[in-house]
Amino acid sequence: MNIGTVAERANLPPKTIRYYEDIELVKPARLENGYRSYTEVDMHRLRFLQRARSLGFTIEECRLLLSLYKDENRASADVKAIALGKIKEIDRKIAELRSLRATLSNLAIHCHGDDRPDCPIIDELASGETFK
Amino acid sequence: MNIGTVAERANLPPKTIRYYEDIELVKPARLENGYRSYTEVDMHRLRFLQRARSLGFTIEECRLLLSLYKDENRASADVKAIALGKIKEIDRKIAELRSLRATLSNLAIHCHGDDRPDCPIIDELASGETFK
DNA sequence: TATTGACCTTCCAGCAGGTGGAACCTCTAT
DNA sequence: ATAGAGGTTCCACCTGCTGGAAGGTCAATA
Repeated sequence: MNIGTVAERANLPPKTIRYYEDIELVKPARLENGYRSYTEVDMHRLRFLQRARSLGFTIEECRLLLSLYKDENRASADVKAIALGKIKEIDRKIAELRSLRATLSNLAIHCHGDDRPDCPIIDELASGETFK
Repeated sequence: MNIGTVAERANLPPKTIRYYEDIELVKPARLENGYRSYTEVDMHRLRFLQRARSLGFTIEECRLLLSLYKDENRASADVKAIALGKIKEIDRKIAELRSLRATLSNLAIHCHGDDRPDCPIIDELASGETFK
């Protein structure tokens, strides 16, 4: 398969696939004309990467997952630990965003939002004190 | 004030403050010895930046907010609109993270997590089918 | 057969928003 | 005098791609 075909099937831009080759995540063969040639196994890895990336795993985590993937003797516990770690991370991010949201909406509520120059949002950003 | 002092007072690393100068957000004077010299006004801007960045505003948004800040004739509506836009953005991010979290925890639940090589997480990443 | 257009190749640069390090200068206290 | 804590510049690197230029290749059509 050429890169365009796998790109479509894996739902990844060709540029990204070339980049994944650059960082040695996928190693396609080459045809006589220099074109990359992908097998079904490569295809699998790319789809795996696409899924894992879209689930928020970093490239390095993907590398690890791929090595567990190809290791027939991996313990499922190892994989589960990675997934659970990721969930914790997501929880932290959500909490952070919520507190951020709370602060901002507090600011917005206190801002009359008309054409007067007086603006509590600006005032607060300048003073560093949060509305209660 | 030297950079170290403002760094501490604004709660920003000196490196970041120099970077902000590079991108022309803050323009400190220079002493004879070449050291950067910050006024209280610079200090204010840096604190403003620190707050706004930690609230998730991009550098360009900060630039905009700073220009509204120094514009005594700004309309508070303009600032409010920026804040409300940011809140929407945060809501989108939270929703995305939640769906991501749901998928991952679904995967983790189905994984027995012992030392057997069989692992539904890996299987799912490979197949692209989500557990229900 | 010539040519068009889609596809492929490489390489280089850039995005955000900094961070790390090297090599050097300057100030202050002992 | 010297050590150590600050300051300076510059350049490279981080993540995860993405855009573009300059060119080679392939399949179909006029």
